[in-house]
Amino acid sequence: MKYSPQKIEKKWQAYWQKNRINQAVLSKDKPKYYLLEMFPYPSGKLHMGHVRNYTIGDVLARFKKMQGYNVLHPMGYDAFGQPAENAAIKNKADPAKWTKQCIDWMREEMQEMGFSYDWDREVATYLPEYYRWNQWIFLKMFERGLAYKKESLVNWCPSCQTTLANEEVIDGGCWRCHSKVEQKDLEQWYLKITDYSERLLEDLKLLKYWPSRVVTMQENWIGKSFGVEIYFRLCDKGGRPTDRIIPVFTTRQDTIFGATYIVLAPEHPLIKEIISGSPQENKVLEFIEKVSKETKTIRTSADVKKEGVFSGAYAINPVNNEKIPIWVADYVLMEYGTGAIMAVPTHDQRDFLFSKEHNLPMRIVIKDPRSSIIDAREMNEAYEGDGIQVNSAQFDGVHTSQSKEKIANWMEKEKIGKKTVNWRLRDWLISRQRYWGTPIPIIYCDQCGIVGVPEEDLPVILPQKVAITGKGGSPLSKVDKFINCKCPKCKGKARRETDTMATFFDSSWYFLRFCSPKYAKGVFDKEEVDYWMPVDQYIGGIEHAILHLLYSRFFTKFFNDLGLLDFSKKESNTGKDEPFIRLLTQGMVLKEGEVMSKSKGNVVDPDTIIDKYGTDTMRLYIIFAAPPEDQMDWNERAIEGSWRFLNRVWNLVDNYEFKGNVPSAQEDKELKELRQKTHSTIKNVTDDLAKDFHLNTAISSIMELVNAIYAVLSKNQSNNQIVKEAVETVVLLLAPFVPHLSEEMWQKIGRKESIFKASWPKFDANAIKQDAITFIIQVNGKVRATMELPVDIDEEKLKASALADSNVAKWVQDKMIKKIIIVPKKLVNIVVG
RNA sequence: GCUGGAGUGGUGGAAUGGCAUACACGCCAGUCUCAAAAACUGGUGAGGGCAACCUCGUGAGGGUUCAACUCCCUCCUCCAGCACCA
Repeated sequence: MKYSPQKIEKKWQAYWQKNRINQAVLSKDKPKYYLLEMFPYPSGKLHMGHVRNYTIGDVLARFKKMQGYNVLHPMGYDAFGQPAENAAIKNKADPAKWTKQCIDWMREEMQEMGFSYDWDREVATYLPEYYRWNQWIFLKMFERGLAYKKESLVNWCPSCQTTLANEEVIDGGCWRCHSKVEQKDLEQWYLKITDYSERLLEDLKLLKYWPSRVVTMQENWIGKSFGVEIYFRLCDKGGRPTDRIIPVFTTRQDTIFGATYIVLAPEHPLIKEIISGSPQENKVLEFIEKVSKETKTIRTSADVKKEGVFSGAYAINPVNNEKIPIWVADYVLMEYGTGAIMAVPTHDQRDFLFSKEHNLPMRIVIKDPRSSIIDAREMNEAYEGDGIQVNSAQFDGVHTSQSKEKIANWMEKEKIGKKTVNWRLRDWLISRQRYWGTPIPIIYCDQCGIVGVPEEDLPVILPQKVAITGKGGSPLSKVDKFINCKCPKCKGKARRETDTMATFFDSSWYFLRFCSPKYAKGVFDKEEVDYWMPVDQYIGGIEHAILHLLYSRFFTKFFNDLGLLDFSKKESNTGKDEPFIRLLTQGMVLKEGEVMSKSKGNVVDPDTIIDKYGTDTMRLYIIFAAPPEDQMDWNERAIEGSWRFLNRVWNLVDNYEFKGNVPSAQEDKELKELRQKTHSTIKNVTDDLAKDFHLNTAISSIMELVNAIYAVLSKNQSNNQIVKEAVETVVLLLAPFVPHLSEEMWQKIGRKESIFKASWPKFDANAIKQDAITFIIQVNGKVRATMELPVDIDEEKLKASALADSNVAKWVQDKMIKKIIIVPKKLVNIVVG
């Protein structure tokens, strides 16, 4: 009978559905395993990236299930967001209907691929039963001051007509539509993720099973730096010192004696005061006006010339009482540190360029050990390395390695500075002027101010049939019925917040909701979360290395603070509130070295592959073609190899009968080797799946075993226990990869139950043991012979055998044997001189 | 610039101190066929040799070692993330 995947696959998909084979139920007598793939945005069609992500996950989920774990493997949809809204603008469609339709299509596709999801646990973030808990979480944060409103300059995407988080600005463009991002002054909702900076950084140490690059990326993003806040005194209009302080942050307090001017960010609040009435006033105002019009892209691109103006005011360098000018320049950022810096042109390249441009004074205070330059005028660039302090009063002669600490301590003692820690991480901007998102549950009352919606009034339902034009701010701001409401406190007339939440909010806790997706009494059922969490294995794209994973960690820590979860008693050893034990970031799927995209017209549609080869072949190929973490190139021809292999396996089961009641002659060398191969394959495949995600080499090993079975069969030894064991092993080992075909073959060889009720094979250590080993014989490190010898041969005999080989003898000849190195069970190296 | 990762046959890739190129794609030859496809069998890093074998070979150069794709140093190239963070 021919292998016809389409028939087989439909049949088993129906069987799994009917027998609820993938249902996960809390059960304390089995070890749990929570395997999660990042849930998709419901665009309506799966692309190869999804297929790869979910296939990798499915292989591991099915493997763990066969190993006897109670596996939770859920799927859902990150269903709010702009594509639905854009579709609504374009086609005048209803985003809810559009989204539901897309979800239905995607669910069907995923079922066609045979993924082992527990469909009873499906969640979709656009449903009120999900987003009410977004609102609940927001209110908990609001109560604790972690959600707050603030007017500030925000990133504004003119095309999407909405604000963007810093994290959503990529190379100065909108992360979604790539339009140039502008700056706009708006009142916005923020989450105070910065309160968690220290914990988010510290707990990265617990994530031993995360790829190091993801940990590093998060470390850099959080960006902790140690330094000193130094207090410069402001001078009055006549140039005399006052008691007003300008604090500046530096990590290079060792260069303070070389600070020859101060630079303020153009947005610095002090500027207006110090320039008023001075001759420079207009020039400075003009400059600030000019900078404010510039987008962040222009302002922060490294190759642009640094621009600035003198403010007319002066300050006092507290270490030497020098009067130094105060400048305003675009290269200083208001968001970082204090928005003011001390400029040390000799030891900071940016300051160096700026001072050359504007002819500002400079002085060397750190001596470059490899250079003889002592005059700053001779420098071609700033020296940013370590060295000996010069021109630094009592610190002259001290090396940077000690002076940093000494100067910091001295400043604290003199009360002219304070050791400070600075973070790069900013608070998270979450409000969006969009329709298709969770309404922020806030009410504005003229009497009571900003009031949270009471818990019992949740959810605040997103109104339907709203005109979505894509222009002029939030669509909700035009829905009077939605806006007008009563103040929960004073019952007077009030207005609702019309902004919605960024969708990253929705995805920051969905993994917790999966534990009890239908729970109505709270955000999640504590008992279920206590059992299933943390996620044992999380799989998704590297593009989420920072945002999604950082936000999820933040939310989990917040839930811990609320007393809703605590993982510290778990064996996972990832602390009390880290959500993901292991992380696998799968690589992208490319076509001829390029990203698949509609615009390039090189998209491979999974459906056409299924039509041609069936889903098992597609799954096998996508796993076999490259290691999961690497990018893989989709090769239309190479998939034939996977198809051919599955046919070979199918024919094996189809053409031969493996009754297994014919005992084998143990002394038969071929059969003995086959048994050895069978068991070493079990070991290899199990290790590859359990330890390092070497899924591609797991397949290679199984292919080798199949080749070995064919080799034995070609010698006409079809019907005996050893061959039967080998074939059964192949079927079992293939089950996680090609579940449909494996089920079919499992029945074919006489089994009645689902193969996923069978247990994963265990290898017999005795069977792997070899009597004889092929020893490598080297002379001076070069292979000159190989010889089959008993494993337990003693060293003298081994040496003698090696030297007896004619080719070895030729190379040793009459030369002096210096020594003979023996690596047990592997090789002999004869060193001659 | 900083941080992280990678560089191996014609191609995807394997080997983490011990036979470099497992497994697969492609290609070549053969079997079957009127023919083709499919399937099956064999071959396939480069160079030399009738052969046994020999030399070279994992981005470049150096080093450690009996032995290096693997460890160390210098450099080159590519990819990714961050980037005026004081």
